[in-house]
Amino acid sequence: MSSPAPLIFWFRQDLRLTDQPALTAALAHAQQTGQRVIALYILDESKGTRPLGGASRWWLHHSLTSLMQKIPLTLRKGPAAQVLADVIKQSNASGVFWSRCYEPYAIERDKEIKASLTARGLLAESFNSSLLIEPWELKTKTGTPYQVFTPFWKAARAVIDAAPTIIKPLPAVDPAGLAPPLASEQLSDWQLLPTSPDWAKSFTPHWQPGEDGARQNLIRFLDHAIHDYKEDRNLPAGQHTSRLSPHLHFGEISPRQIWYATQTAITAGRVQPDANSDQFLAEVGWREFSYHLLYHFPTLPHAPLNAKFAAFPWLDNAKGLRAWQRGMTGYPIVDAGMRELWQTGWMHNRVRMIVASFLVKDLMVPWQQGEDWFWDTLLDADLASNVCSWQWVAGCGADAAPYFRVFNPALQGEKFDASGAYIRRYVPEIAELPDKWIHRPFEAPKDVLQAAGIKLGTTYPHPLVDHSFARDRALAAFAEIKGS
DNA sequence: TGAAATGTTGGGGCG
DNA sequence: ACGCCCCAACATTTC
Repeated sequence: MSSPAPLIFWFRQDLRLTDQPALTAALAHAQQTGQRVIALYILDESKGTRPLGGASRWWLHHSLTSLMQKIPLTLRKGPAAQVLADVIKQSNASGVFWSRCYEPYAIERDKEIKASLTARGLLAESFNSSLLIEPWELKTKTGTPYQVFTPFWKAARAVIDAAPTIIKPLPAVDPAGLAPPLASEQLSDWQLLPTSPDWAKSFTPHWQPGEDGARQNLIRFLDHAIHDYKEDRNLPAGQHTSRLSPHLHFGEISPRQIWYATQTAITAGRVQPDANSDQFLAEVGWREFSYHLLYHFPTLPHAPLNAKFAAFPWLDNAKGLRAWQRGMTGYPIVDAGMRELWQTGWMHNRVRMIVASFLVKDLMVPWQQGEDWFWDTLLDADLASNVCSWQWVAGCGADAAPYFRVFNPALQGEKFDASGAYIRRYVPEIAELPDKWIHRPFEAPKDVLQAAGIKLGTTYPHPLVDHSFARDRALAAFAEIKGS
């Protein structure tokens, strides 16, 4: 007699076992019917998807490794629909459970998969695992999607505060209900890790991919940095942020867990319910807002939300783009940020705004090219957040920074890295400059440069462009499209 | 989740 | 003593 048909749980951007509604439901359903659950991860880089960036591949490798230490996991590579069909055939499975993704191509693919499974009489169930509120659940009074953060967040908080149970995380699943893996591909065969050169070696001390690392970052943040978060989150030199972004992207932790842990710390008196905790929750809110926007405006990854920007006179500036990517623009705060990104797979958010403003406004490079670079190099590369943030900086997005709001890199550096500690860490060739000149070596007197062992144009680049000139140029370009 | 230009005010130097 | 000017310091406007 054959054993009952198993269910398949399809892991995607939800690589965790706690607060896992889809897996919890699959296991509960299986238990009732005497089934077991096959845990499956599919590496789907087929046409139509956006292939993972290099940094994301590194993270995925380690996150899957961490998950496989806890549960049996079957690995397969290929177009998801085809892989699922194969696995269903092999295992005689009676259904598939998964957590929703919201990238336009994922929505389209998953819809087809669901329809096809259902048509064949199989169970196909999807769940919300990664958002506090589904993108279609919030609408303005006139029934349109929100395009401004503040009212969006006000409405979202009202929903959350009125129904505290929606942020109550589920307990960890019991892996006993999981089936042994089917014939699985080897993770090492996927070659997710870089070799020759191993440019990810320097990532290791900064990150612990997987559910345990995510929890540790959250606990550490709630114990320390949250107390002065509102102001200190702007300082890139210290550890003033949660560093949860890659964990969130891969679903190693859910926003519900973050929210609940914060509320619990407040109730216990370990955290004050003040502007600092509100600011932290609002940052979670920006992620929700990005998903809301991406869902309702699926062209966002390619096209400016503000149609006027279609006519913006971007420059074909390959040389500038390359210097920016390598952290060789001659503006210390920009170069420090780009090198932090390269070395650690992450960049402080204040600095992300500065480098993005520099690329888009000072160099007039199309924001899509910056978005591409971030997609490839960020461990937390996330379509919704990345695209919305780039459009925000470029001035063409929702609730965007006005185009004429141009960051002055030297002033931003002086304001948020007054002691130059961040610059000296990532741009060591100018470390000997005194604080007064560390953010503007191009204005330092000759003898100061010499004493610091700097020869501009040799040991550190001249500025790629003069900021004051670039600012005027950007404003003129903006004026061109303003009336269009 | 700006910066620069322009306007206003008031203290102090100085004839 | 008074008016004039300079210029921080701060506020407002503009991009």
